Amino acid sequence: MQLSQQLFTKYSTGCPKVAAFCYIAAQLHDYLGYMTLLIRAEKKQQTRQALLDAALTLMADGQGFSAVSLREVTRQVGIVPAAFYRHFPDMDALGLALVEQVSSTFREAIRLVRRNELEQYGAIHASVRIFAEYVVAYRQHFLFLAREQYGGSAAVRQAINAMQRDFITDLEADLALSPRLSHLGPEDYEVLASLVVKTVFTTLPELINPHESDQPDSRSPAHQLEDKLRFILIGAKHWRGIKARTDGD
Amino acid sequence: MQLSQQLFTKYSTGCPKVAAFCYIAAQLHDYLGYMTLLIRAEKKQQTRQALLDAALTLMADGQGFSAVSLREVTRQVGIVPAAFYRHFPDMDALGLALVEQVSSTFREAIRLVRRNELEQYGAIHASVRIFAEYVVAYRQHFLFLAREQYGGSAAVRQAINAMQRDFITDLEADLALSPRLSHLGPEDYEVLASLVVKTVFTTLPELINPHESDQPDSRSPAHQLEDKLRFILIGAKHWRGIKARTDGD
DNA sequence: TTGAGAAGTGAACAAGTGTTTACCAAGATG
DNA sequence: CATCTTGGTAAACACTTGTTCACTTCTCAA
Repeated sequence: MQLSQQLFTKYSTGCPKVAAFCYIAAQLHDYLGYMTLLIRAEKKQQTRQALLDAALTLMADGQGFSAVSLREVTRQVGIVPAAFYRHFPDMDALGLALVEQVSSTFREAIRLVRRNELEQYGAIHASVRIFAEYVVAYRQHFLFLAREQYGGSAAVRQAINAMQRDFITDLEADLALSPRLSHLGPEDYEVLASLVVKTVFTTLPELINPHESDQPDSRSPAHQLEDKLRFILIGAKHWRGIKARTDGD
Repeated sequence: MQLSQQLFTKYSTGCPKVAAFCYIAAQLHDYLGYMTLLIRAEKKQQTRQALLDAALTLMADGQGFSAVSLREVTRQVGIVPAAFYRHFPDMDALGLALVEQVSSTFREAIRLVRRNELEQYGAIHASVRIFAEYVVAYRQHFLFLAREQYGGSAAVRQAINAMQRDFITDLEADLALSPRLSHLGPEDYEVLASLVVKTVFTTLPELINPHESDQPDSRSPAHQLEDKLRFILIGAKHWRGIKARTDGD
């Protein structure tokens, strides 16, 4: 809570009584969190964020995002239902804001992984480990992605699909730079990138709840994801071009 | 409607007036569908099926299964809400029945595809084409699978996951019989089967709505699925065993 | 033929929902 | 200082939801 410190030093210069009061107020601010002594814009954005977080939490232990009601969200935040409309016109709008936010944490995860040269087979292990750790750290965000990519509100679904396509395009460009895959054609890159991204997306639920879909004798979800990516990349390495093959059919 | 014929021949022997009436009644039965002249068990099962179909339809152009209300379903079928409880104790129970039904049409699709020797690379094209046609023919069923595999009711989700695991186990056994893949270990089969099944599952929405997530310049969803499976199987063919590789990390 | 049982009815119940309206207190601005 | 702006309040609105209960029919079997 550096804001309280800032307010404290700002207003406490001069009269010692004011200083004392400001100190107490700052403590109170620290205690109450966000309710007191905030400039309006800050406070508004904080309520907005609280709404987003509440929706995420309610969705996590519920029936999915479209089953979360406007009133539930406001109740969790501690404001009256009508106040919701000061921030979003709709629950769909909140959902879209959520997609935007979640997609940025996903991007951060990718940025972390990119340091480990995806092209090299040996790096898959480290990359998957990093990614899996990030997923459990932000499990609500990735749970939202996994659940709402198909089911639920059409607007949210399309937004997630668009985000997914962005990732595929990025990865496509990335794969095209790899010398190991220089024998592939442009369409091959697209299909390969799509396969990798969708494989990662389908593994999200298992990475989040390792226990839910457990066969006790099988490898951990992260290990399985590693192997899957290896299968795919080995296939890409030995890919001889689809033209010759489809002509043969 | 062979039932009407059956009833006609059963009751119309003797008096010609009765025969004439029975004929009209049989015609009426054919016209009204299921409302008239049905023995109880048959009629009950028909209402039950109507409830299942209604739920499927409402979910298809809506927010997913968990957003379909009990009252909506009964309204669509044309019965009163209370009558729902004569067939299912719950909407969740209806969902589970739906999973069972849908999973059997999925099994039928697999049965059709199995005739085309999945092991051989050349057969992928034909197999995918058959599967894709089956998917559009039963689009509501596969839409249900695609949407509810993650989001929505926990019971339905777990049922679909269990079904998916059955498919994976089956395919695992199938792959183990292929001479082309005899160099793989038992864990490899599991991972490979999981990768194939999940790849097919993720492609379902695109196979159903080929327009929705369209990049105009890219290949058709069915073609993409073909190529993805080729990537995977080529990777499996050149797989040298994970032990050596993971030890190297 | 009569009586049990079950599918479907109709009305009522308490909750919960999204949205609107007038209002208030307090930060921002002149 | 006064004034506008704005995040939040309180109450009401018209609905929809799941569930219950006593009821009517009508089948099926004894």
